[in-house]
Amino acid sequence: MSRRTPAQMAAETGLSIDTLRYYERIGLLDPVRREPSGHRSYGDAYVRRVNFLKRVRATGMSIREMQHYVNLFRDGDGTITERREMLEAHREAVRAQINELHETLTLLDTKISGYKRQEAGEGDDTLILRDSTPQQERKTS
Amino acid sequence: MSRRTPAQMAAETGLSIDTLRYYERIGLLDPVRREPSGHRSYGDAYVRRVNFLKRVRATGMSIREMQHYVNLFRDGDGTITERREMLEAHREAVRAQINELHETLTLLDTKISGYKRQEAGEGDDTLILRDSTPQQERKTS
DNA sequence: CCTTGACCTGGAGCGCACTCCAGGTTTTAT
DNA sequence: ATAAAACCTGGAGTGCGCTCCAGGTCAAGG
Repeated sequence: MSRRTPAQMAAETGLSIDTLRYYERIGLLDPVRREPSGHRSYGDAYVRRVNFLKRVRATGMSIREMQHYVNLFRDGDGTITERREMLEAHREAVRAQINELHETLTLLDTKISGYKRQEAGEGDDTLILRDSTPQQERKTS
Repeated sequence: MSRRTPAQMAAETGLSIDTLRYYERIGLLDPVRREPSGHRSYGDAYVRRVNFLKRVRATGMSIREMQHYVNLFRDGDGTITERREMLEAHREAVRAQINELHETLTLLDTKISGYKRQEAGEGDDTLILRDSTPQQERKTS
């Protein structure tokens, strides 16, 4: 498929029609080609651009940074170095996020198995007089 | 250090004083102990709690979900299963994020090396007669 | 035709997660 | 004793990234 209506574009990219229009308004997408009626018609390049934007957005790049990048893009080959540097900076940010996520993963694993142990050990506790099991400190969240 | 002023707490946890107060207001932190003056005094348990909150927050859990979790916590042992399920759900979300980030990482690598090739290939297009001596790196031991 | 639904524009509104402010009290330093 | 710094409260304000709305045009089906 080469040309798409707004609804088709939305379905294909996962962005809402409103968001597509919003991205165009703020310059993340170039002005979209129109039918004689004035209705938008999106070409393949727009799908690729949107997919790229979605990726960097989903990994924490702000709209403002994306605008900067897209502006560099529009300014042509003289900006290639700066673009590369931007992507390298973002790559570092992504790596940092991955590290943070991995650490959180092990934290979650620890807590989950802690809870599992508690669930296993407490099959019959209502009304049981439990002798001096040392009171766990609360708030060990 | 066992008790901290708001400023110390902020320094230690990396959250601003305002955010700490905000977290208390919305119930993410229990009412903090006060000095006779009315000034807050944070104990160690608060540091641990804040560190936990920071982690899950930084990995995409919303304030509302954190409130839910903390409420379960306050409601005691009967909520352990639900808490475990929440953490398991979050763990899945974290795994999904890691996957997304890895994919983005390879995308960025691809684009970056594309740019590098372009930068290398275009050493002589703007009227510059540059003789291409590759820059030798000097080792300073 | 006529209805229904997709689309158009400019601008307002929203939820989130803080962040700041005014106006006051308490603590600390000189 | 006094000035400055730290803290208090309730509430307003902010920036982000959309999302929705009113009021209108355009197009496809019966």
